[in-house]
Amino acid sequence: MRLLIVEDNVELSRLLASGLMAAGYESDIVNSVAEARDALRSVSYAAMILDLSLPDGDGLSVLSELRRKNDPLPVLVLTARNGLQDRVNGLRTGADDYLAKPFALEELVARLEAILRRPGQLLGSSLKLANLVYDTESKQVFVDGAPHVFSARETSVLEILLRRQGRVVPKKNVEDHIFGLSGEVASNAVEVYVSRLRKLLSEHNAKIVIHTIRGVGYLMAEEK
Amino acid sequence: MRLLIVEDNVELSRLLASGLMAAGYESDIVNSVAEARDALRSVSYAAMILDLSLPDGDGLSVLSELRRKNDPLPVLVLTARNGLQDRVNGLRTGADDYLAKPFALEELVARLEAILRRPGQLLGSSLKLANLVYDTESKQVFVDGAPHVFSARETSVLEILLRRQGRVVPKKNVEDHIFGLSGEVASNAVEVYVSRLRKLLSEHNAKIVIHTIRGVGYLMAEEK
DNA sequence: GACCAGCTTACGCCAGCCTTACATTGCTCT
DNA sequence: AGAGCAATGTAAGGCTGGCGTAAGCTGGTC
Repeated sequence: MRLLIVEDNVELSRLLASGLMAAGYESDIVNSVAEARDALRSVSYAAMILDLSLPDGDGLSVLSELRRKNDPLPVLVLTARNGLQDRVNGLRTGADDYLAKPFALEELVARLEAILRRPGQLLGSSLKLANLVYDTESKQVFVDGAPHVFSARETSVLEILLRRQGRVVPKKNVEDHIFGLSGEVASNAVEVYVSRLRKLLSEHNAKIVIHTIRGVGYLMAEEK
Repeated sequence: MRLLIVEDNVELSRLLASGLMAAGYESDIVNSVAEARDALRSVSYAAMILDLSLPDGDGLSVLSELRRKNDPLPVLVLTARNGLQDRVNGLRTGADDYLAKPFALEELVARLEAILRRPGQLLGSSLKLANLVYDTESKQVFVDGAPHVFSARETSVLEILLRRQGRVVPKKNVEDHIFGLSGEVASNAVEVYVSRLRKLLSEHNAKIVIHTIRGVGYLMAEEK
């Protein structure tokens, strides 16, 4: 699952990213309002962690822009301001939660996961399809109850296809989900991972097929 | 919108209910774990405000029961305990937010609305006709809820006719929509794709017909 | 019945996709 | 540190199915 961290303090953002990685999340870091806008336009994130004081403007403007577009992206606001009015403003603008600095990394992770667990269900309940169960917390795959561990990339592809099972997932979305902002990929990596995932699923007798929709993307469904 | 307040302090619960009514929400008040369970079983609420210390048990048990049943009901936990560990526990159990007493009514409303704001948007903008739904984002077609995948060209024709259902679409418009500006087509491609689309729609039992208007174009409508 | 617009089927071509192989990187265990 | 190993991204070659074209057919119109 990929997050966007908007924070101009380099030290803090690195700390966040590494803490979140330990908790099993990938993240992209940007340092300004402008970069945040770009990132949000090009990649689909599971959530955003947003600092309010940024060099080129107020983080809340990014948030209010999102909400004006009816984008339900979970947003956790991070700030030094901790007045009641600040908190109320943040939440009214559409923040899903509000955390004042300084904070414990543990609490940030807990609050983040609480956000992700809400309707929209990015986290929490496991995902199921046919005889396969994928636990979103431990990132473990079970086929007929037997546990398997796939590599990070394979899991990532499985997850996004599983979340949108029965629906077509554009190839570009898969690519963004796997690689985020970290340099565009100059190869057929997505195809390779889909291929590897197909092989894995079949080896483990999962009753699942990944259909290819030429020129569009992929569709995961139960094998009939 | 109706809320469930689970709180044994009568004074506080009344205060909450009146404050929420002022903000435009109806609410039911219950005082115990047992009553909460009954209420949840018989009524469908928009959200629950849950106090943890109740006369007959821990409010968290109500919450964990809900989540075990994959019920995504938004829950705002309310409590006097405010240790980091308490908050983390509450959020991990599946609370959407956690508010420590004492709190300002204004903040509770703001947090509640932050929780309620997210739409469970499963599909992008979609076009409908008879028993067919077309999702413009994933470019997927559903007939009686069953997903189908058409090729790029077929989808393209379907989309323009669907967007102007009930109206005649000049053949030239269809051609432009399919091929854009990229060089004119020196054949009867439009006719070919309309033909293929008709075949597909009928194969999938879509209750839709494409009428031909000689010398003009096509008209898509519900089959009577 | 002659004409004409549109319908349908067949077919070769090629972009897009699949798969395999391989070099590189980063991690683990000794 | 170094060996061993797994995972990752790239490249290359083969394959497939969607594509546009053309040709023969249908049915409505004058």
